[in-house]
Amino acid sequence: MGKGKDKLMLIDGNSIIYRAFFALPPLTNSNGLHTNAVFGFTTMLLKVLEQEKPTHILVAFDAGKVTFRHEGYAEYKGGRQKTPPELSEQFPLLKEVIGSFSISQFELAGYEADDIIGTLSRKAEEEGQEVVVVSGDKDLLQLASDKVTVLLTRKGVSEVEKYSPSDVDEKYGLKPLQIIDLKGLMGDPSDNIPGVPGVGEKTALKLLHEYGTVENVLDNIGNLKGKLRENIENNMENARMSKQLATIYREVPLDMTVEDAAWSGYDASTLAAAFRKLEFKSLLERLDLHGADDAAVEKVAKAEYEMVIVGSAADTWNQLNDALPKAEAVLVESAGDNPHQAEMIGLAITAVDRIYVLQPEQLKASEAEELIAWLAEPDRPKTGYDLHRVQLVLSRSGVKLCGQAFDVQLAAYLLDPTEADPSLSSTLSRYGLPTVPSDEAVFGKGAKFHVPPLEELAAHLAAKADGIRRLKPVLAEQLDKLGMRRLYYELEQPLAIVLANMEQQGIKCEGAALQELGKDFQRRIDETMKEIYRLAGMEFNIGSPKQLGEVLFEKLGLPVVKKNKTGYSTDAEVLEKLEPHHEIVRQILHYRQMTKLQSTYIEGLTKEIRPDDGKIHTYYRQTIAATGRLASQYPNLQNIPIRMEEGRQIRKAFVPSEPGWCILAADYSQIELRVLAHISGDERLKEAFLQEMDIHTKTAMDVFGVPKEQVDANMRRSAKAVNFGIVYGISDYGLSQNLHITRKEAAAFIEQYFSVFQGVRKYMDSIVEQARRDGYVTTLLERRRYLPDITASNFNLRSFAERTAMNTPIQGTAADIIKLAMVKMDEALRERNLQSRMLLQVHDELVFEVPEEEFETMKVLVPQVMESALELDVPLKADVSFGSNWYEAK
DNA sequence: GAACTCACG
DNA sequence: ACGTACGTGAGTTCG
Repeated sequence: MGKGKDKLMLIDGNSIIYRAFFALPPLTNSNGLHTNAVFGFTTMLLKVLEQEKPTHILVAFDAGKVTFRHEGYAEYKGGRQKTPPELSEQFPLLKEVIGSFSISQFELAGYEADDIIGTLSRKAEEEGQEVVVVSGDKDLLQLASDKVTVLLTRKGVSEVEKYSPSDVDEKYGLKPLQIIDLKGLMGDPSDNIPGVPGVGEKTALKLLHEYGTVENVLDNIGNLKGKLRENIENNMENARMSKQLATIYREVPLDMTVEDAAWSGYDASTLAAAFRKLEFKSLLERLDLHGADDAAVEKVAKAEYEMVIVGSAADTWNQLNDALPKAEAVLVESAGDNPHQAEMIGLAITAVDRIYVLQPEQLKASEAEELIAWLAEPDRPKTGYDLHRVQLVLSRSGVKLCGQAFDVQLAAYLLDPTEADPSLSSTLSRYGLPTVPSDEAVFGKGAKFHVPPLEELAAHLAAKADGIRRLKPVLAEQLDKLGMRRLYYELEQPLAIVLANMEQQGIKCEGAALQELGKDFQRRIDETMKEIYRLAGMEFNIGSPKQLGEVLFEKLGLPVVKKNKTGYSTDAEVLEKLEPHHEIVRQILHYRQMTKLQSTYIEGLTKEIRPDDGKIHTYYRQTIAATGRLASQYPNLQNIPIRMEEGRQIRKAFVPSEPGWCILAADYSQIELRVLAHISGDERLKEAFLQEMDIHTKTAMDVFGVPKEQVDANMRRSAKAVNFGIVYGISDYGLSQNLHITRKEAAAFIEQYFSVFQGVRKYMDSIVEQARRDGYVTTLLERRRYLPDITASNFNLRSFAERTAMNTPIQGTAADIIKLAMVKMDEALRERNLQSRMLLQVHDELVFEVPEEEFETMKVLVPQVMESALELDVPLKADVSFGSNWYEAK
């Protein structure tokens, strides 16, 4: 080292491989060797190499079982689960891969990777060199300084977050060294560091913001009170020791220097051999593009295509038109979140080794005729990214899109519906393909959004189109491999087109009806507001939870039921408990209800009525929900009020768009419990549906062991709550909250339920076990959701994952079924040449507008299609109703 | 932009 | 011992 631009990267090998192991689904090569952790580590490594471009690099590992920390505390890291063999066997592989990168690695008996990193970073820092530390463990934040940056992995290992001292301050309000004190107070169950019982992160931070260090907390123990003081007093020694255990030792006797970690890049052929051995195909492909130039680690893919800006030279239109028969990927870039409004920025079309880029105005040119015909031709298959959106954006320029054959966004969603960053740029890097700059980097975001000059814009669009083209075979192969071929090609891809058509059709909404209702709401808001001010004896902002809390709990002295991060909680659950104490509470509940209706629905929906057609055009997001459900945006038409009569009135504004037509609504009856009956195979539950019984009454009869006549309203209500709980992934705590009973009573209910519905219990146990074994759960149609937290040591994370394992196959299969019904319904309407239109989906309900002469047909057809969408061991049931508006269709 | 609250299935 | 029911979108307040 010595030159100013040198940069030392220190990687916490154990921490990263451990994280990678648990974050990635099990992965084996053809020899049955587990490789997921090595794969995760390697992708992370490639990412940080590219991002940071270090000149020196070293991976540190823990060595041996006993370290100097055990001298003072024999239980250190005790009670920790043994490293799973599937992970142990990957350590030698990883070390080989690191060797193939020509990267130094180091371990020293008696010390942990942390300590080696701490020592080397100190040495480098003393020489004034820049250091980057990479780990998954936030303890390492204690090393942050003006020379040392810490990169912590997020979301498994696929992303890293940079921490300078000011970032540490921003996140925790602490100086880097105080991270040690934090751990001293909190402890760390995974390392068996005790800390102080009852003190979690929040309490620890509060104490440290006040007192700064563990020692100072202990010195000022007199200022504390209650249980907290008692806990700390009884654990003073634990706190001191825990702090010591968490302190990284920065004076390890190393016989190596920073210069020994010098790195000048890897040899591509050596690395390729290692990847080939491990069968890292996607990484191999990425590597090949780096070519023979072994110094250039991060070189972006050498363009393998020629970019043609259409219109830039005389014959470019001819070139494009001649290339159309071989065109493959189409990219349409647009600005704005709402695709019904987004402005087109540009287009790119790939054809063999050329990529044609066009500006939106050029679609109006006479030469564009062939391109427009190609876009509209169903027999010309197109690959794209978010073709649903592309279809909407193009259609607003009068251009029709057909032949949607493959959508990389949709495919990537099916492969991992929980991926946080679905952008093309991120998807490319996830699948080990040459990356493209992020849209944010090119366009900026928020107020800084701008369209760059043509050359730059065209280069970006071409790169993205190229990325789409490269992703297609990779994703298509994955879909095949994971058994999602049919789910993709027969359900999701056709559905995307159905959705776009529904959205373009829109639903008519009477602005005048909303305004009338709004006047009524406003009157009641004004009255209630006055009454609240009178009862409070002052005027304040009722909409501010902070001010409301002060009035209720300080001025009026009502009992505090629940607190949240920022102070008193004032949510509906709290207010309902406070209702008997003061008249003001009822008024506040009413005020909340009315203002919600006024702002979200009256005002919100009014803004979304398009003046040209008097309709609302929502946008269904097909790639958002982790379970496979749709989500509705701009506006959300899946949460229009129905439970309370006042809000339900809103539905009167939703009317047919043609005179003499009516609204038809059809909803699945108890679809989730029917799905549960099917997948669990529980005989009692199946029987209940075969007998067409009221399911909650039937549950009450079975759980309470009484005949039908003896089931009272209360018993039915309890049974209903238990049924909900079952679908959500039951916990005694959740049920007790819902029914306002004790946890014990809730647990007894659940036990009673399971003793009757033994098949359901078996299913719940086996699905959780399956999730642990495979790392994911699936729906009937093989939709998949990974649950990395299912093996977490953190109770909360693990419990959440377990409930999710129980719920996702149920909610997801229900989503599969209604999606199937939608695709079939669309076909049925076409086949029969019906004029009726499918307008909305609300998870278990479909809404249509129907001309009078089709009433009778639709009344039969809709439930028939819905009920036969998928054959289960129990019948599916759909109820239909008609009305002159959505309110009447009930 | 995060936190809180609340509308729906 | 831990402290949440599952899945969403959107409006308001406030730092």
